Amino acid sequence: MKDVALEAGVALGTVSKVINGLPVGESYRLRVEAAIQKLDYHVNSYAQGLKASKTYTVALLIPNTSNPFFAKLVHHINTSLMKRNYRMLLCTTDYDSRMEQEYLTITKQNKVDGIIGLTYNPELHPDETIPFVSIDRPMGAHIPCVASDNFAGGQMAAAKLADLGCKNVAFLRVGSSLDSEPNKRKAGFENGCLIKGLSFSEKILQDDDPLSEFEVFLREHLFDGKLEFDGLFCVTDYIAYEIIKILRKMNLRVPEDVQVIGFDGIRAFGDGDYFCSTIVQPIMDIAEMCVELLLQEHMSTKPPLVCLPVSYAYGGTTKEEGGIAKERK
Amino acid sequence: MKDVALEAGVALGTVSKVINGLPVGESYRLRVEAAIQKLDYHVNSYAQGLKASKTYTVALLIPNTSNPFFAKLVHHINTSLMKRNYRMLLCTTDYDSRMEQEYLTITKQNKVDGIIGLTYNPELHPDETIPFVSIDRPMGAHIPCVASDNFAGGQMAAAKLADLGCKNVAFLRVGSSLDSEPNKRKAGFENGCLIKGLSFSEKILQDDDPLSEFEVFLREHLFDGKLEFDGLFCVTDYIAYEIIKILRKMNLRVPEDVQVIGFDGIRAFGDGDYFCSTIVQPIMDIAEMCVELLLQEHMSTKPPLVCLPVSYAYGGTTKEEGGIAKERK
DNA sequence: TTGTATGCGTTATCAT
DNA sequence: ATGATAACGCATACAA
Repeated sequence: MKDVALEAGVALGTVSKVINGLPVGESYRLRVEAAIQKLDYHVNSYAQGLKASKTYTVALLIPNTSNPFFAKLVHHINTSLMKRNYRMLLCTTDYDSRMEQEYLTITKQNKVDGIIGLTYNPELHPDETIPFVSIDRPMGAHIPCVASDNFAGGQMAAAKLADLGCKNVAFLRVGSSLDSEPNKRKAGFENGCLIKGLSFSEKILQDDDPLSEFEVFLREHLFDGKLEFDGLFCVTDYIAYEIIKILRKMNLRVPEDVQVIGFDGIRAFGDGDYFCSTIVQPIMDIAEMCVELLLQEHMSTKPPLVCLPVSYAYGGTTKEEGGIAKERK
Repeated sequence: MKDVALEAGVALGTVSKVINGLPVGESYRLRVEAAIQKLDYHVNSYAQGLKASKTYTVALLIPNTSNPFFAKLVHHINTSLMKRNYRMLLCTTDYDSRMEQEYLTITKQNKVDGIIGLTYNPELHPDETIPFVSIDRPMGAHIPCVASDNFAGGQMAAAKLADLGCKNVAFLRVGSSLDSEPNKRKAGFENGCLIKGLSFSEKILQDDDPLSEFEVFLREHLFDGKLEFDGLFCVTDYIAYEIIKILRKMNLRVPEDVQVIGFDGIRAFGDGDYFCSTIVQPIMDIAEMCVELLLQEHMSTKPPLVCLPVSYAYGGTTKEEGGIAKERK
C-alpha cells in the first residue's frame, strides 16, 4: 500500500480511501487505481482483520463431508456465505467431542465472525461473545437452533403410509442418546399413526449396535414368510437403504409386501435418484437460514428454534398414488 | 496479551516467549500460564499472520461438495491439513471459471500459505509466488499435478473385462475438451484392449449432450434384443450408473448380458456399497500427496506429475472371478 | 534471562 | 479534500 502511494505520488490515507470507496478527488482516484493495477496490489485481509476485528470469515463445524447430507449442507452454506461476501473455514470433527472442542479454540484464535455448528458434544459451550448458530441440536437460550420440522416429517410419513394402504407399521432408528431435534421424528410418527389409526411398533438400536439387529427384529415379526408390518418408517435414508437390503434378503418385496419411507432426501451422486421414498429436508433453506441468522447481528430477537418445512418424495419404495409417480423435482 | 502481562506482572516479551515455548524462567512461566488460563487468553492469529506473513491456512478450490468424489476429497484433504495444524478455507467454484478466478483474488488478499485446486478454467494462471498444487489438471511447469494413474486404470478395466470373458467392449465417456489427466483413461483402455486382443468401440459425448445419446448409441448396436458389446467401460461411476439404468430399460441383464465397469470408486452414503464394479481412485492418498507437496517448501525438486495407483473393486456389475465376490475393503 | 522498542498493513482521527 | 500519525496484537532484535 505504501508502494502504491509512492507510485501514485499520494499519501497512504488517500490510497485507503480509494480502496474503501470514500470520496476522493477524481484525478487522485485515477492515479491510485492505475498504481494498484500496475503493482497488482491486494489488500491484506489479515491487517484489516487486525484493525477492524472483523474477518468476513465463518467457521462451519460438521462431522465430515463424506456423508451426503453433510456434503450438501456444506455446499449450500458455502454458497450462502459467498453471496454475502463471507468465506468459510471448514472444520470437520469426525463426531469427535475432543475435536469439536479443539476447533472452538481455533476459531477463537482465528477471530471468525461467527460459527455454524452441527455438533454432538453435549459439553460444548461456545463463547457467548461470538455468534453461534446450531443445526439440529438445541444448545441453550442464546443460541438459535435451525432444523427441519422433524415432527411434521414423522406425521407426514405416517399419513403417507396410511394413505397408501398400510395398516400395521413400525418405526426403526438407531438412537443417539443426545437431545436433538431429529428425535422428534419418532414423536411425529407416533402422533401421525394415532391420527390415522395405524397399529404402531418400534425398534430402537443403540449407537454401537450392529444394523443386523434390525434383521433379528424383523425376523421376529415374520410369520410364514409374511411380515407383520406392511409399512416401515426409518429415521434416515441410510437406515432405510440398509433395511431394504435386509428385506430383499428375507424374500420380501418392496414396495409390494412392505413399503419403506426414509428421512433426509439423499440422492445418488448428489443429484441423481433418491435411494428410497423419503421425507426430504430442505437443506438449502436450512443453510440459508443459518447464515441469515448468524450474520443478522441486529435481529431484534433471535428465535431459539427455527423449524423448516419438509416434503415427501417418491423414491420407488412406496406404492404410487393413483399410479402416477412423482418425478424428482 | 497486554492484560496477561499485567496480570502476571511481567513484560509483553515474556508472555510472547511463554506462548512460543521459548526458554523462560520457570516461575515466570507458571505465572504467565496461570494468567492465560485466568483471562482465557488466545493468541490472535490475524496479528500473527500479519507479523509473520504465515497463516497456517490453505485454500481448496473445488467445484462443489455435493459430488461424492469431491466430497471425499474435501474430507481427506481437511484431515491431512488438520494433522499438520493447518486450517482450510473452502472455495466452491461450481465449475465456474469466473468464480475460480475470483477465488484466486480472495486467496491473495487472505494470504493463504498455499492453494490446492481442482479447476477447469484453462485461463487460470495462479501467482508464482504462492505454492499451488493441482489435482487432475496439468497447469504448467512449476505447478505439481496430482492424479490417479488413469492410464493404468484404463488398462486394468480392459484386462478385467477380458479376464471375465468379454470379447467385444466399448468405452463410454462424456468429454471435457480440457486437457486433463482423466483423459488418459481412454488411452489406457485402448491399450489394454490391444494387449488382450479385445474388439474395441467408443462413444464420446460432448459436455452438453444429454445422456440419452448413450441410449441411442447402444440401440444402434442392438440386434435381436442382443447387444453387440458384452462389456462396457464408463469414464465415471456416475456414467456407469446411468448406463446400467439404460441397459435395464433395454431388457439387458447386468452382468449376465453386459458387464459394466466404472471409474472413481464412489460408494452409496459415502462408505456403503459401490454403485458398480469400478476402478477405485485412492482419494486419501491423493489428498495426502497434495498436502505433502504443498507444504514441503524445501522439497529439492517438485515433481511435475504424480500418479497414484488405482485398484479394482467388485460392485455387482461384473461377473465374479472364481465365484468369489471381493468384499469392499 | 528479562524488559523495551519497533514494525507488520490498515484504518481512523486529526490538523492542514 | 488531503496528508501525517496513532493504534490494532504480536514477534523480535536489542538493551539491560
